Formats: sequence, C-alpha cells, structure tokens
Amino acid sequence: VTYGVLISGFAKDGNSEAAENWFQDLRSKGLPLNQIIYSSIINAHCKAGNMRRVEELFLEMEKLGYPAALGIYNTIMDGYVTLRDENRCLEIFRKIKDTGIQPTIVTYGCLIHLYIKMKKISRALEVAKEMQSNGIVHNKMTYSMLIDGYVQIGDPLNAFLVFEEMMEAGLKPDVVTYNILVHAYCKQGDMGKALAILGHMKKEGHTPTLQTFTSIIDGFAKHGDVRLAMETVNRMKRSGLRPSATTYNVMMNALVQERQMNKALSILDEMILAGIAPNKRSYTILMEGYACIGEVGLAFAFFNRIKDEGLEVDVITYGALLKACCKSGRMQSAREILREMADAGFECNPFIYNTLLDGWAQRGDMWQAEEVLQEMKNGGFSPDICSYTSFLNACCKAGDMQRAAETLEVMRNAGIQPN
RNA sequence: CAUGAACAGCACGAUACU
Repeated sequence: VTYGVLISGFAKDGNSEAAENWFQDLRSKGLPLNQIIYSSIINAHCKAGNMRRVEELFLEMEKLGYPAALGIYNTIMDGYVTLRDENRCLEIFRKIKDTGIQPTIVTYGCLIHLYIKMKKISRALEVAKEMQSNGIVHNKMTYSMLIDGYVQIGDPLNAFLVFEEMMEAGLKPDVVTYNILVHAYCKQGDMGKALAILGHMKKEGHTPTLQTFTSIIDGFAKHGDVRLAMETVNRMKRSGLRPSATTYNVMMNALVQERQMNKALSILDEMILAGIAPNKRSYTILMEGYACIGEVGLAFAFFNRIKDEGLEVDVITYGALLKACCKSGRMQSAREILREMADAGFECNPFIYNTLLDGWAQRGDMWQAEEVLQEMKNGGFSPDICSYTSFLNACCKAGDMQRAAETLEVMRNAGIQPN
C-alpha cells in the first residue's frame, strides 16, 4: 500500500522516473505485486509517453495472471492518443471487444478525442454513433470534444449546433465547455461575444481559468488590439492566475506581429524571471519576428538556443529559419537548411515549399521557382493558391508575362481560382 | 467513520496576395 501511494503519487506528478524507481524497489524486495501497482506504474509511463515500457509492463502483468481491467486499457489507449497513433488505438479497441469487455464512455471518449486531434471530425462522429448504438449517451466531455473539434477546423456554426444539442439533452456546460465557446468567438475575432460568455460563465458560478483568459488575450492580439490584450493579462493576474508558458507565448506573439521585438524580448525575460521555462514555440515566435525583419543572425541565434536548451526542433522551427533566409535573399543558406532539415528526418510540407517559392520569386528567379514547384509535385503536394501567387510573382519579376498568363490558365485548370 | 489504482474534453508558433 505504501509503495502504491508513492507510485501513483509520482504518476500524477508526471514523474515516471521516480515511479519506476519505486516500482523496482518494491519488486526487488520481493513484496507481492497486484493490479493496483501495475495500473499505477502503467499510468505513469502512459503520461510520459513511454509506450514501449507500457507494453512490457502490460505483458508482464498478464503473465503474472492479473486480469487487465478496462481502466488499464483506457489508460493505454489515451497514451497512444497523445502520440496520435491511430493504429494502436484501434488495435486496443478491438482487443477490448475481443476480450468480451463492454467499452465504456471513457473508451469511446478516447477514440473521439483521437479523431478530434487528428481533425477527422467525420470519424469522430462515426465513433459517437457507434457509442450511441451501444446504448451509451453522450456526456459533457464527449459533447465538448465534438464542439471543440468543430472549433478547431474553423466551423463555429456546427460547433454551436452541437452545443445546442447538448443543452437540449439537459447537460449543463462546465468550465471546459465554456472555454471552448470563448475560444470559438475569439478565433473569429468576435470579442464582444467572447466577453459575454465570460460574464455568463461567472454568473453560473464557474471561475475562469488560464485557458479562458489566454484565449481572450490571443483573440485581442490577433484582431488588432494589443493594448486590450495586455490589459486582459493584468486583469488575469489580478484574479490570481499566474501566466503560463502559453500565455507568455501569446503575449510575445502579439508584440512580434507588431514588430516590437524589444518588447517581446522583455516578455521573454519576465517569463524566465517568473520561473516559467520557454518552450520551442516561444523561441519560434521570436524567430519568426526576426525572419520578417531580415535579422537572419538573430533567427539563427534562437534556433541554436532551442537546441542548446535540449528542446526539440520541428518543421515549423526550420520553416522560421528558412523564412529568415528567403526573406533576405540568402538562397544558398536556404538550401543548406533544407539539407539539414532532411538529415534530421523532417519532410517538406506545403508551407516549406511555398516559403522557398516566395524566396526565389522575390529574386525574380522563375527557373528556380519552377524547380521548386516541380519538387513540390514530386513530393506529392499540389501547388495551392499561395504557390501560384508566388510563381506568378516570379514570372512578373522576370518579365515573362506570357508565362504568367499561362500560369493563370494552369491554375484555373487545376481548379484554383485566382483571387 | 480513517490508508493506495482506475481512465477521456479546453488556450500559444509556419507559406503568397491583401
């Protein structure tokens, strides 16, 4: 029991190392293990994404003859949801059914969550249907996930339709549901409505959370009111909430959009002083700013800082570096970055190709631009409106209006309307 | 009346023109 308390405590704390150590300690003492211990240690590793270890433990547990409760399956599935591993999730789901266990709403919730995260709403709806056909009715969480799914893909209309359905089902929205609605309005820039929801949720006795405020701050920032954004930060602090890394990122992004790099940097300082560790997004936001003003060196400096601090880089980080090069005409450096990116195992996506296209276009190099277009197609992506606009730009800069006119045709034939 | 697990939902970064 004592070990169980410790292991589950560390699991909750997100410290899978410590949990594992206590688990080993317990085992070396030859004390009896049981399902509770296993579910705690599996939980710890799921939260940390150590799914290899999870599988090991699970097999071990089965071998020792402890029956796997549904809760463990759900926990493991959730671990794979975080990793967006659809195949493993489905395998587990199948296994649950094969074992003759009835999936619960939590099981279905995990699957719905998976598809929402993958932005495959239609699949999420199918799962919901199957759930209902098995006699399980939606609860606040499953509804909230669907509402959020629509918000994420920029379809507030359907989001609100689901919300109404939820109300009609007699379910009262909770903080998370309200946060999702606030987010929906903020995304559209309808700040009046967002604030109205804020007022309403308070009236219903729900205390706004970090997410509530951060959505509002971001909404103001992205829709042209940095001042109100910053005032909201103060309002949030007065209400007793400390800004999180996300909140600081939102603030920096607001300032970066206005090219107030020094102010953005002072937010970074404030963040560190507050004991909040910047993450890769924090630095990418700054890199973007420097890229836009042609400060290639500073963009690189922050890129190195990400690595130095042991944080991961990703395609978006590389994209910011590329942009820094392309915007300042340093196409040779851009090439090198592409190579480095490929070596690091990242594939080009349309954003990357379009950044490159833009780089060549600005120099009026229609030929290199054409090559990128071709590579893009070879890479399995169809050029989009951005690609063609850049290419047109390249043609015009190169003085080849004939080619520009042809490109317009090509676009139309590809089903892309010039805007 | 006193010890452990049991699980799912919300906020931030990238491409052209504007």
